Amino acid sequence: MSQHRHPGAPGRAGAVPALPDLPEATVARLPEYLRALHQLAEAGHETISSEGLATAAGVNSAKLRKDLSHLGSYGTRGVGYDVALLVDQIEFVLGLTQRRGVALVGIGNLGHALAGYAGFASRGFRVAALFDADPARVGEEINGLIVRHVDELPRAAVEESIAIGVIATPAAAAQRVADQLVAAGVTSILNFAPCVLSVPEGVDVRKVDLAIELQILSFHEHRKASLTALPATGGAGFTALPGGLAAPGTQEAVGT
Amino acid sequence: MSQHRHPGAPGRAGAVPALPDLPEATVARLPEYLRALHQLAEAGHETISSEGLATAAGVNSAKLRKDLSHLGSYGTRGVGYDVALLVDQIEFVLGLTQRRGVALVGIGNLGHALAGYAGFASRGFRVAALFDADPARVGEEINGLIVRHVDELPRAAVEESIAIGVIATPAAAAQRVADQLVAAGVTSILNFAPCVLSVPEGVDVRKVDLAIELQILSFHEHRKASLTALPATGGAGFTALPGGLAAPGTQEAVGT
DNA sequence: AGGCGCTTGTGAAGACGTGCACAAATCGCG
DNA sequence: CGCGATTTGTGCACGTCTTCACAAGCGCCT
Repeated sequence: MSQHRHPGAPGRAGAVPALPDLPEATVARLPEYLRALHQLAEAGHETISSEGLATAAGVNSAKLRKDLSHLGSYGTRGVGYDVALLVDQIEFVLGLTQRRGVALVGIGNLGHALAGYAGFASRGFRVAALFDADPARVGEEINGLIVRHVDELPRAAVEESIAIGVIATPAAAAQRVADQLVAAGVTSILNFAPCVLSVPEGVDVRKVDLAIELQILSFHEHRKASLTALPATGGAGFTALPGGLAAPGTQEAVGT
Repeated sequence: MSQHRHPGAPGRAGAVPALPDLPEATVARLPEYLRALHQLAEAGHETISSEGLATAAGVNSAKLRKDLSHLGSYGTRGVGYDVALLVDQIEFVLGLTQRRGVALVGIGNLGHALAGYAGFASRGFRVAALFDADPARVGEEINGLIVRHVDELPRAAVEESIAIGVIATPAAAAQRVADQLVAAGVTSILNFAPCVLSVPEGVDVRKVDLAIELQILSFHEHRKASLTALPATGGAGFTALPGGLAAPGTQEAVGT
């Protein structure tokens, strides 16, 4: 399956550890494992079992083991995983050993918040440039960065070696911005605008739509309501009431 | 995922469009179809083919037809789907016929932006209350709403009949807020804090982690880089360069 | 050294999601 | 009225993801 690194020196110095191509589902979970590992490391754990890490990451332990097995064998039977080692390994696989530069386009309501979001900096990214098409916003300083006009994007992208672009514009402007990003050499885009982007092959797009998340929750609310309405003999079956605090059950993740 | 799987699906009372239990993957796409439909309606279309709608929503037409077939048969062969009818149908299934109240907890950087995000109001939701634990922020007015102290959550939740809570606090506070939301009767939570929440059965949680999205993109960047480094005989590697604008290819969605 | 308990890594089976390809249904037109 | 063009709805095969269950490996204790 995977070409195990030689057990002797885990230092991956030598041969380029050609990335195994991981299942997408696994890739999507690795960041969650990484977050959990950092948290565990801070709590003083030097090793952690798959069970413990799975709990911290909110997944099933078998799934976690299979995910990690795709990266190679970095656990010790009878003991667990070395936290520090695993952190390094996952960060390497995710390409976080270099701090990637991110360009943020659209400094409106949301863009403002993203520009100031500390979570990016603390998790491997550097917000390197801010852009907006509105001259009224150009020149504003946020977090030590000056908002530049979007036409300067190509130049700035090269100067700052930007590989990832974040689109936080209104939907109407998003496709144009995407084209500009691609033209400037950006090959990964995170799109917050509620619209479909068309990009050339080789460019990756991920979309985050806040309203969609709420709508999915709304569906489940609707279903829950219609379920408690029918089988429960009482009419307006309102079950939820205070009383006790969250008897911590297992996380009930909705969808993926 | 949802463990509510009644095998025999007790014959649901006939004619009423009682909710069929849709596959989660379908539920996650319905909002996207809805957005595309609104866009098409605005453009004047009265009917739309599966092919057209699929393109507008960025999916494959067979998948779209199968998704819609789960809601019942609302298309006409040889013609397509009636846009207005389909909008109504999807809005009903998603439970958007009633405008759901949303409580937003954590009025920091991100919370501020969410409180002012027009997309919520325009897509079926009403941000009904804002909360924060920091007394310094209590009293601030955003978009016509006053920030209240989080301790008032139970009372406000009932008054405003809140069913959905949005957590935009730091990770350290998120679990406590989730407990408070649950205690106040909230049964759906959208969590922006980078941590795992533990909630009782019957409460649905969806998570949005902005840094994770970037990390997934980073992985693909890393992989693309390591691929063009190895096999490319001669500089076949770097395709992307200015000159031409994005030859619009198909959307290359990464993961889900 | 040997045995015992614990934990990883993985084969196999099942659930789920996707996409093709085509029969069935509908409309418009001659 | 019949025919052809069009488009839906779906059976089927395939690939991906999840989960179980267990052998193999490791450390510790006696």
